[in-house]
Amino acid sequence: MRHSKSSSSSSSTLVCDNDDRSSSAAVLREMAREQSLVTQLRALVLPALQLAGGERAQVVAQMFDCILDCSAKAIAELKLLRLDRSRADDAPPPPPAVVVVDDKRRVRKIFSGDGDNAKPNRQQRKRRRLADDSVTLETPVPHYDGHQWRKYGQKPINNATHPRSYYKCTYKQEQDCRATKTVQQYREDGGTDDPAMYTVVYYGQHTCNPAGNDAGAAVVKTESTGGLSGGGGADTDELSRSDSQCSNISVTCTSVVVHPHQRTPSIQSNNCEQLGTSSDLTNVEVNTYDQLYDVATFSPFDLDTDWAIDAHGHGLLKYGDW
DNA sequence: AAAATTTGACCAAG
DNA sequence: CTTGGTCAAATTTT
Repeated sequence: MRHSKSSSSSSSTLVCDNDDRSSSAAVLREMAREQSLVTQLRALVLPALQLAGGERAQVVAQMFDCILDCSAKAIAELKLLRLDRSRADDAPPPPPAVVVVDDKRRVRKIFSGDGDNAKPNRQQRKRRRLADDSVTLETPVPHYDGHQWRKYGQKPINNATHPRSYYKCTYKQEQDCRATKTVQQYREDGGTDDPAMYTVVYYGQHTCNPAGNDAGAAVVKTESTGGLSGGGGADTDELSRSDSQCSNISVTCTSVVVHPHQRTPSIQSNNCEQLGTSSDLTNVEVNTYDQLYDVATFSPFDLDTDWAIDAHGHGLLKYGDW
């Protein structure tokens, strides 16, 4: 292999795997397309099954969820692999981190390096947000994603009319599940044709197994949509019966656009064609049918509400073009 | 009483 | 200094 660019720079890491990168980008695109198609199929098939009645709809819904969950995980793994690879190209691996709890100030500090002169590591504290892949979706129903979340913060955001709410997985403590998400309303409720819309960003993969907890799977707490600060809100406990191998109704890919948010800071534009391949990924679309997908997911137990949403004209929303 | 949310403070990144 | 992410005490809800 050779440098594809003969420049004054002698960074040998750039030789790397342009081929690998572009082929994995292609794989990602195909998988994203597959997800989109499955989602579309689901939105078509489930309503018909539900109208026909019978338990088959539930089984089919679970199977769809499993398929979508599998491909979502595969996509996430692939993206992580790509991310790891680009990191390995840029920087030596960091020394192992040590988490220390400062009891006095009740602040958790993350230290790195070898014991003696260990200092709080600035970069590590926000590393997850900046570097991890995230999945961004836009949906009128930000809370129906099949996972249980606990709100841990809310912040007003610059130039935004609505605050951003921060959630972590309910099972973070028990099962060390690192998944978090943020929810922020970006559009006012303009009536039935124009529902309030939210941007939901998921960080990290769920490693929890809600079925292992007595609460059962997939109970989602909602907030009142009039504002993100509402206390309480309606539960959707009925959703929690799902005992297949895919015990959690994993529909986190409710919709729209994946923004990998992966930053490879040291790869600048002068760093050859890699930019082309990596930017391929920054707008991989995954699921483009958010509202219908949401409706289909939850309609088995709440037909009135969900079909009302559908009847109000939320058809298939397509973002971008394939 | 337990669980969940709110809220202000702390801290890292830019 | 400003902004946004996280923590945990205080408060509210269940």
